[in-house]
Amino acid sequence: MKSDPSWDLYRTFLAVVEEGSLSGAARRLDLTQPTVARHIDALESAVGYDLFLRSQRGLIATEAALELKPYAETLASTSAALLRAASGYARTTDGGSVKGTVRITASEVVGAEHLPPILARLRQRHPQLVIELVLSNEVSDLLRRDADIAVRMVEPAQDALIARRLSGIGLGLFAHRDYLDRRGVPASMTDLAGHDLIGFDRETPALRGILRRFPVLNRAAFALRADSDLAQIAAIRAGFGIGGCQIPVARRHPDLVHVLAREFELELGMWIVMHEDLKTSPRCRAVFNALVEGMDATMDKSAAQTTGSGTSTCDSRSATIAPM
Amino acid sequence: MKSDPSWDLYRTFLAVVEEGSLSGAARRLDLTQPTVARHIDALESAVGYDLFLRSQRGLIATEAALELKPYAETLASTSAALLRAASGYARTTDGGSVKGTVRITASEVVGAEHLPPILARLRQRHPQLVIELVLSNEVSDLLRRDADIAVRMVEPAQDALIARRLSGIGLGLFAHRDYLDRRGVPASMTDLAGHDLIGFDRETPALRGILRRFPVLNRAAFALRADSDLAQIAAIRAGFGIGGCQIPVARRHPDLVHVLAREFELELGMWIVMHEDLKTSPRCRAVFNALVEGMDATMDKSAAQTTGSGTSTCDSRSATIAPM
DNA sequence: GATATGCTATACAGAAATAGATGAAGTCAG
DNA sequence: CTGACTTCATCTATTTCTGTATAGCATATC
Repeated sequence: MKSDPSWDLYRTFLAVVEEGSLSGAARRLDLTQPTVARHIDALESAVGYDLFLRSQRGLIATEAALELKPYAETLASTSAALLRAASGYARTTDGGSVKGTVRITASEVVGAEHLPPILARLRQRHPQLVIELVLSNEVSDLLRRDADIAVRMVEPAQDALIARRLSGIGLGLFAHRDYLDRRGVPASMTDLAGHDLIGFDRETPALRGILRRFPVLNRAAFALRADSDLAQIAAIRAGFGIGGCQIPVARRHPDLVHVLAREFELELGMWIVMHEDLKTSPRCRAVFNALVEGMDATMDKSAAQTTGSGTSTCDSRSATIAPM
Repeated sequence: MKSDPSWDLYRTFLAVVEEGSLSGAARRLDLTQPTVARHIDALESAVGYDLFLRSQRGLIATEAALELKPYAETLASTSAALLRAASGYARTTDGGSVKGTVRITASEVVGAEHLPPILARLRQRHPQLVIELVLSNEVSDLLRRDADIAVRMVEPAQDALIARRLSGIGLGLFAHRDYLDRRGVPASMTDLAGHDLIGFDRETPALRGILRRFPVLNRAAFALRADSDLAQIAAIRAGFGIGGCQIPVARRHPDLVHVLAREFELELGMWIVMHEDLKTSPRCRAVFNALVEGMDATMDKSAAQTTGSGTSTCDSRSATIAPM
């Protein structure tokens, strides 16, 4: 029985596909260019055909190579996750059991506005805990171990995930006081047509639902289009115009005014999600619980400020994880 | 930046955990025992602590090592899947595009009774196609690439899977003619209490539903308990007693008699499931379509024999895959 | 109690992979 | 057109890793 190719070849392969050259891959992997070339040669002879078209400008992946790329990506995610998991067991000097690395993914707004104080407190309590924070509005794949824990605005559909629903987060339209002084306060949704609107660039499935409820907010009406929610908020604060913003976030900026509060009302769900396998991991449990409590407190506080309702619904799809 | 450990270490690690010794892992991986020992040493120094307790009888994994094992398993599944995917692009001499390896998982009965003729025809049409068939009643993880295509009796709940529902398959109680001559034919479900029943050993979630509908068939009532469906069928054919069997399968054995056909009636759903990413792969599409058509034909034929109804419901949760 | 068999750990020679240096060829800016 | 830069391919010296052989130890068997 001929043995399989070395798994390291896959790592090199992925780097070459992504970098587009042997030299670039060598730099990334801290290898030399001839070594990378040998790895690719070995992989090609193992599969029996060419994976790249060589040129002087680099290597371009063939169709076959692109087909294999997702597998190599999974391998990379998984081995990174393995190392994170391993980091939780390092022998310790103080006896604290929450240590190692946890990778969290969240939306830009959540990661930039809500998480930092929560993570700061968490870190103070567990000085050996290392946090990796990935901000992206794309839903990353927990099953592929792209991250350990996710804070999401959509309900997770996959099995094998532990999800905990938090109280929803309100979305409203806001503008800077200066802008409204200058341009007037809109009295109805139709008034928005005469205003400078801040909105999205690329349409996502989540946005499509909002668009259906509020047709005024279509892409053509926007005076500023940005896919970065943080850029949108910054534009609102700069007095560019009227845009959507999470209510608790806007509340922190006293110059922002909530417009059409009754006419435009949306509540986004929020879930903390974790792979089921990780519930036995002390550090993941600690982070999970900290996120649940921290986000809940954030929501409650802002709910009390805005609507006066301090109740927090908190369902869990599977067994509750006892706080440590 | 210190570079990550070699991915090959993870492969060796998994082999050592599963084999329980350096020597055993070396045999499996076609390496030598000192090499395996060096790999483990390297991995342990990379993570910073011990992963195994050495003894004269072998190595036993620590708690930390067991935590890392699932990641290593995913790595192994994924790299095996990568190689299967790569096998589909081997340069060919005849120009046929359906070639390479496809891994199918199915239940014992389906794999042993229904699939072989379908696969035989498929192989005749595509001589360069290699089939790996894994028979197991446990639902293997398509997302983890344990297999490319699955024939299942439960509806897949996960996203990112293409599923196609086939007409259900009937389940009935059967016994050998000789047994019934000897012991009489039961006239009602309660009569079963006086018979030699063939049933399951370990209770699974799927069985629990059946048990709720037919409390007579509880575990204590069984004279023969076997988790292998094939063993159960063999026992029925040997005249041991009365047991459950898929109707189309029982129909092939003229000596088997359908008992309590009206009183005991069950229909199992059947799905052909594939990872969405594979729908662009010619060989996976070909196998998927062959399974859908083949199983549909099998069901229709038997349905015509048993109930006279030849209609086949065929829904697809996502876009239909055009036959090639 | 002696023997056989499994395991790990260690020492050393050889094989294999790697790094380094160089050459050739294409690309881009001036 | 020319020069600077980047790319891949090739050759050689060296480091690294692997395999072989051996020793030590515990357990099971007769």
